[in-house]
Amino acid sequence: MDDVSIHNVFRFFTEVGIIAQFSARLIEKNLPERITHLHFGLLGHMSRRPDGETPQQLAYTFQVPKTSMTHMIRVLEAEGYIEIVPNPEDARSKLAKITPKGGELLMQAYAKSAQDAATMDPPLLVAQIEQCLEPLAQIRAQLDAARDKSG
Amino acid sequence: MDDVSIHNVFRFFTEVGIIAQFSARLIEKNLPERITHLHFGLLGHMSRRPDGETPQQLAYTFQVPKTSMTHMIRVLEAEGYIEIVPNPEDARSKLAKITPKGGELLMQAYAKSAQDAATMDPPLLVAQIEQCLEPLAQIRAQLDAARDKSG
DNA sequence: TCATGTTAGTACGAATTCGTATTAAGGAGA
DNA sequence: TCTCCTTAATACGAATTCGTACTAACATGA
Repeated sequence: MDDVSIHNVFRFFTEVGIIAQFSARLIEKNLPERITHLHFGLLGHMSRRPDGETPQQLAYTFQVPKTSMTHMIRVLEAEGYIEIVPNPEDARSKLAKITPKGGELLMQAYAKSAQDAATMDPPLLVAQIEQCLEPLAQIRAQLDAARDKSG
Repeated sequence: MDDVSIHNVFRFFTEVGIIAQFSARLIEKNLPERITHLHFGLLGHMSRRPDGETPQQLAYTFQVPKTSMTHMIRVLEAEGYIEIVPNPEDARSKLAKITPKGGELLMQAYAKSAQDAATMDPPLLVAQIEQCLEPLAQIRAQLDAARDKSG
């Protein structure tokens, strides 16, 4: 890969890092104390899996260490946004499921953040965002594949 | 903003968040213990400002709390990657400047990460990355402007 | 079956993040 | 100059992250 491409890749990562930081703030502004954008992501993920998922699966999906996931799950459970039940298929394991209160939080935070995004000044550049969506999804998929191959 | 657009904005943030996490890992794999991608960003920033910058300025630029910046700067200084000198224009303040050792680290980490990026399997989608670069820069600039306006 | 290796989750501790309160210095007005 | 307000940085402590080591449960195979 030539120097110009490499430079562009780093610029890309820089822009993406800044935007990610901003979006984390946008959502966390509408979440309670102690609940972060990662918790929000967890709740969204669980809302699509009513049977629950194991901490292990969640740690892999969100690419955080197992011990970090243990802690995040505890916070969510302590606040009543999820419940943790034994895994009927493996006595070592557990299943984390979203509760109605967790679903409530998810909806509320989503709605408020959507409102914030929609009323931003200057307004969000939706055309550019939609223009990036497919390429970004491809890039992400490629990174996932590279990670799975090399660890 | 209609529901489809809002949904796309959230999808965009999700993709961006995952890619940012990945790029942080890519760079941190080539940094010493205790040095994170944020430190790397700090060094890169300082390398373009040989006169140094105050912790305050750095905290604003990188959008982290002042106290977090104090800590990051201490780590970099303890490892010899930056030096902290009094600010001749304000006795309350300080200037953080990159050292030759810091410049060395910056170059090495950049080179190794560039190598990793170039040899990824499957290969990085450079075309898509370059296609996103300008829209992302615009989106980021818009977010910066929105932040400056509302706090 | 039982010995052995593997896996899920956690206890623990060091390091980091960051909110609150404090200290020291700058600046503006009487 | 002398208050009084603001600002730069940090001390401190609570919460979070995550690496290492551990326990309990599964799985394999002789």
